[in-house]
Amino acid sequence: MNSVRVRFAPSPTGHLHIGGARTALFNYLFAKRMGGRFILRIEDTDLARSSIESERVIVNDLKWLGIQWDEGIDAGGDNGPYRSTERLDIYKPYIDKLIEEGKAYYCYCTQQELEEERKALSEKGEMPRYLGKCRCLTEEQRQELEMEGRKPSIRFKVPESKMIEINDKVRGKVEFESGGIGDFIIVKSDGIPVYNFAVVIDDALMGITHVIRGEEHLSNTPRQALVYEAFGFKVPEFAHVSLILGADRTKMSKRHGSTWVEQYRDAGYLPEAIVNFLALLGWSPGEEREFFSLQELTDKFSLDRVSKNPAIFDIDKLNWMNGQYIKDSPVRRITELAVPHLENKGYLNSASFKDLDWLDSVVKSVQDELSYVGEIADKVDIYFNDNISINEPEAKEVMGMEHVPELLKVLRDKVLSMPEIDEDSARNLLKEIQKETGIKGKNLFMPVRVALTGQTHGPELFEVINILGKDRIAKRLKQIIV
RNA sequence: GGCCCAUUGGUCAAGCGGUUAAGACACCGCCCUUUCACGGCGGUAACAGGGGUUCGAGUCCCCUAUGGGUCACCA
Repeated sequence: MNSVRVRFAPSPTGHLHIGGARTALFNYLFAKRMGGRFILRIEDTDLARSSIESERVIVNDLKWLGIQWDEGIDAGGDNGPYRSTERLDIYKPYIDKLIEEGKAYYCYCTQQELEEERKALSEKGEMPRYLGKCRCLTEEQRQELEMEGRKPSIRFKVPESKMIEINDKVRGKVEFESGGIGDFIIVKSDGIPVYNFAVVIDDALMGITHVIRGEEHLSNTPRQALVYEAFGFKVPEFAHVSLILGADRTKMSKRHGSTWVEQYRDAGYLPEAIVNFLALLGWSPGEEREFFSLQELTDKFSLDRVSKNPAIFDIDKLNWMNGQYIKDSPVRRITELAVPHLENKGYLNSASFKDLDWLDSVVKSVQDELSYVGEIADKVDIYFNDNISINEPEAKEVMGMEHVPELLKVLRDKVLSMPEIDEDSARNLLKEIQKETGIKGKNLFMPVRVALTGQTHGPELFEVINILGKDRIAKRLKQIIV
């Protein structure tokens, strides 16, 4: 019987961070690889910052990425509820037990007192930590403080000088000395357990066998290990994955640009590309291939190929990879993704716009050069604006060449004499002009390109001509020939 | 500052005691192309430093340096 059970347990306090997405992905891949179950649990014990909207966003983003969970929010299961705040009754007896056994105690210190304590310590040059003021309160003292109206929090009594050993699947053996850990809070004064406590109860009760999470949790692990031990729970395997860093080598955050999955989706990145890219950030397949579908990743994933060192998020590589996926996509998919960007730019109104086939040809003409769909807005303006203005110096230079006026006149006359123009007839047309005028190569194509688009760069000329059609070409030429 | 983690080219990374130290992105060059791209080929570029262990060290150990994480009634 295979009983691997892993979970992704985000707190619904914002968007799904790119690092969170990778953590979720690794959990998912590991579960699938081992034939286990992947659980989505919501860690919403921070009442002030948690929101249901945020939970919805996270759920959506995970679905968009194709990361499916077997149990949890939205999916149900036998180990629910899957939201911490709905598990308060479950935590209760465990908290009572710790108090009864003297492994935890009530603390009446106020925020202010704690702050002063920390401040005093650091002024003396000592490490700020809780000194255990309320550790040995008598029943009388407690009652006195209660009378003052103080609401207690509950602290875990950390044993003195004890070595805590964590065997981490990616980091190996990591040791901590309990002396470096102050008595930490397990239940806030509002009665809600704190993450470090709730996560242990949840993981233990849900039968989680492997905890795969970001490295920022590594230094929390000894606290959790203590809680596991206090209850005699079986400690799961841990795997702490190194962080994803911004270009300045600090933890990726807002100031590094786009850090949320949502932002990448909105910009027009494809989920397969994000998944593929993220999988390769901190994990390597051990072969030279680097394009993998989600399914292929689940066949290959293993924790021992997860790297220990942090990885810098390289947007250039993502762009390249996403571009590859775009290139391999059916045009219609890219067209559909492009519509909002084109609308945004004012190029079309999807309510009234009907000619999807034409739009497909527009998209197709630039599809290969896109890194992400959002880029399309700047690449297709040549199709939407008939008022050509020639601004770039190179373009002006092209138009200044001696043979250009004559060339454009010939072109115009021939276009006007044609019933319609498509790619093939455009090709023939240019061939004909070359034969008649002797102008060829760059001297021929560039002026035509600039006259029609105002640019020296752009999609394949014949495609441009085909997409524009006879009338608009004539209109543009008329404008440019004075 | 204490504790913890990490350190192979600009970036992602392979390498798990003996290699000319892979590959990819980016960059540069060439080719293909009657234009623009795509594409193909090639090039520049790395084991943080110092001590050990060993016949032999990018690979094992120690120290230093650098970077990062964490020290909340946040997760």
